[in-house]
Amino acid sequence: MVNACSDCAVRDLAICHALTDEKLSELGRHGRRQKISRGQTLLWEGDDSLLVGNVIDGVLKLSTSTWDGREQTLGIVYSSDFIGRPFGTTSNQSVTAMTDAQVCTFPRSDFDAFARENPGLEHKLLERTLMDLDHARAWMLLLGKKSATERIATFLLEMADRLPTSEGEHPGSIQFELPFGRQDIADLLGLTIETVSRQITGLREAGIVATPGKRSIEVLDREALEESTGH
Amino acid sequence: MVNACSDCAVRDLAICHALTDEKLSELGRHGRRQKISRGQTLLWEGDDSLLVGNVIDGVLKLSTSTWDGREQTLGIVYSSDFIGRPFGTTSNQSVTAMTDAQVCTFPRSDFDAFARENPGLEHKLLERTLMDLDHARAWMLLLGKKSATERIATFLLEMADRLPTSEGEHPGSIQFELPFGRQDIADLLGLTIETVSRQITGLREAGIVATPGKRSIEVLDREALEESTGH
DNA sequence: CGATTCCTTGACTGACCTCAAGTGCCGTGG
DNA sequence: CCACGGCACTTGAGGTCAGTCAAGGAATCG
Repeated sequence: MVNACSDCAVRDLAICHALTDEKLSELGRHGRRQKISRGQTLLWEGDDSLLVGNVIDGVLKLSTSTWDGREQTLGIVYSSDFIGRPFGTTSNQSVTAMTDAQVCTFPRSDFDAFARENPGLEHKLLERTLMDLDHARAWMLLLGKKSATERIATFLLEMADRLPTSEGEHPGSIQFELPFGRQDIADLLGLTIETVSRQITGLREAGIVATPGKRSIEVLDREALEESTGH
Repeated sequence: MVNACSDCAVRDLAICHALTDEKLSELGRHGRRQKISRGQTLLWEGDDSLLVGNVIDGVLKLSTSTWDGREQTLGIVYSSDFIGRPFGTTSNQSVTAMTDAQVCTFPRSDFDAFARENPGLEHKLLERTLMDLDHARAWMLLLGKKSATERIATFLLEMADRLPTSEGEHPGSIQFELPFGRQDIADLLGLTIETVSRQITGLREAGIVATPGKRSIEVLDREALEESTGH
């Protein structure tokens, strides 16, 4: 059998990039590829942290909720991102697939031990965690102080930067396909589905975006959108 | 001159704990002790990340704001906590002293280089960053989905756990002194000062807390407070 | 004893939520 | 080809929680 890691799709993007081929195959022996289908939850909030890993393909969300079911999305993870809570006993967030996805998981204890012996890997993980923290804190400003319009504008611009885009129908515009529906957007922005819908309608009526499909967004006036972010 | 680090008040609590005395004095040569007075800002949001360090004493806040001045507090740092953004070129948050404080700072580039050669230090930093991330994400739920009452209850319980407490006047109650005022609480919870004031009044009228002084809180009914957190 | 600063309280407003109905899209099956 | 149902999104009407604006206390300090 060929070493599954050496020809991994995210070999050079995930934290594994820090490892030599030799070390990589050592780590690989603890790993396991898993397919997750849309809607399926890989890790549950509050459970013991038994699993960590890399996203190979697909889009997943991190989320947490109140006792009465109000849900807040904490982050979106894409291919090559790291998931799970290393060096800790419990997981504080659920990880759920928003599209069909593929992940590469390790028992946490194995990963922890391996990471401690491979400073390069820990360093990659540290850099990634620092970026996640920056992002989470930027989102705190959004959730704490921004208006509904500002939240939507911030969200759309982030999506424009992170998702694959194509040219839109109108000259100079860009277009992309959201990997999730209105309810997901609402959970991410701390709004309700109706408010999200109304805000997008508002941006459409203002000529700032167009919505050629239910989940597709065409940014007609990026500058106006940037001015609407509030930051 | 005595090595300033070896008898540092946070020697065994800050990330420096990972270092041998020898390594510590090596790092110490790059460090500089600084006094910061209440209200003074050590790092500004958007500036180049030139400085990182440890808090020796005092309470500081991390914050960010919108173009029109709405401010969101992103975190509170206490003695032995780490501040600044290593391994990155810009700082995304301001660091401001809420009480008179003392910090020990390093030029970021020096610290980065030193950390890369000392995996134990990087590991400590990683664990700390992971905890900060957990905390930031817990706060996202608060900011995105919790009511004003729930936010105040969550806040007071966190303070009860992190601040030095004493026995209250009433039997079985605990008491502590907040290191900051109502406006600071409002900025932290994504509320206004008036709402904070009204909520605390509400808790007092419900017999859940007492307020023996402007900034002191006595928790009379911890259980009721916990039931009010929403999580 | 002003003057300042911080906290509290009150009356009103408004942004977003809630509840409810309506619309468009798409796949299925007659 | 069209009828149907299901689902996600949109739209509307009304309510509510927290924000805004304004005034009034209480503590602190020269």
